[in-house]
Amino acid sequence: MIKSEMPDDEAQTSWARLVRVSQSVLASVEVDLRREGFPPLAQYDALLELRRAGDKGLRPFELRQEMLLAQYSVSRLVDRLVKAGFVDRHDSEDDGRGQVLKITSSGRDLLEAMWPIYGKAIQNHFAVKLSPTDIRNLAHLMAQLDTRQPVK
Amino acid sequence: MIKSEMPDDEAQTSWARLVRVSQSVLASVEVDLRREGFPPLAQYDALLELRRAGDKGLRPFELRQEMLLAQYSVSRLVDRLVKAGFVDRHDSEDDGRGQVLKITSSGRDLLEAMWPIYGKAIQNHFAVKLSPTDIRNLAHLMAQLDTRQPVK
DNA sequence: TCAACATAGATGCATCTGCAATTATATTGA
DNA sequence: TCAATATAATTGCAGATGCATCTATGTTGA
Repeated sequence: MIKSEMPDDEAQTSWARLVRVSQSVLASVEVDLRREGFPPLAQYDALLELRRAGDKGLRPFELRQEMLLAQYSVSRLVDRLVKAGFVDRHDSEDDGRGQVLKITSSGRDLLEAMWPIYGKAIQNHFAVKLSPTDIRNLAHLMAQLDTRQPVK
Repeated sequence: MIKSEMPDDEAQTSWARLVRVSQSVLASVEVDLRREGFPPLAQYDALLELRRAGDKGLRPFELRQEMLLAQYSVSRLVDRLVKAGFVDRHDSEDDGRGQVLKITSSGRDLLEAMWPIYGKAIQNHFAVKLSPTDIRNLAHLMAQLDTRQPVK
């Protein structure tokens, strides 16, 4: 309960930069995607997870855990994906409360269409500014920060 | 124009983690602040910059450059701060198009009231998960990513 | 077995955000 | 000097987000 609980200057600087820079870089990537008429990154990410999950699909709460999003965010994200035809949603047979989500072929098409633009954006706004070692270190640092306890 | 422009697997992983984890950690911190009835982090950040700027204040576009935000985001952020009485806004004498922003004493009070909660949140969701070396490395990596070319 | 509690998911409402367009002043160059 | 262009900042509108709450099903233990 003493000041040992407070972050020191180094931690404050590091934190402030993480917040600003990651948000700024992310915004740049989103702009590149939008300029080409593509949906936001979150949709791409969700579709990626669903493609990865294969035939058995994913439950919305599993998607939520993977994406570290709030429950209502996933609910609405999935709504949009279903409405756009990129995802199939049907009731779970094991769990009466739940659903199962699967990517459609149209969803797969979107992933393929977006990747050239998205990959280029990652390259331009992110990868090109870091050495291979930096990139690996950053991945490691993020893994340490990830305690997999999504908000709410 | 060949595939050298595309990020490799390491870069993709690193990027994906950066996006998800930084957003997730940030959300956790925001939740802590809201739970105590405080305004969002962006307001705190803006006030910090204005306090740092001292008596001469800051122009909105300078604030924008510091915070790496879009222009309209700053415009509205400042609106809220002014309306809440945390910031004074008056026309610039040098530049007829512009304004000068200064933190009020009420704004300073907010910073002081928020810091115990905010600092603790940074500590709990961020600093505690990283070693001092990690923290320094992360700060350095973020500085490399920061080319200070705000979106739009 | 059934009341208490936990989990899955959706949604109304207020707020916030992004985009594009707008107003207004400043700067530049033929 | 003044038309063309650039910069500072705001705003209408549509869509996205956060919070709290709600419905429905599942699980647990006396």
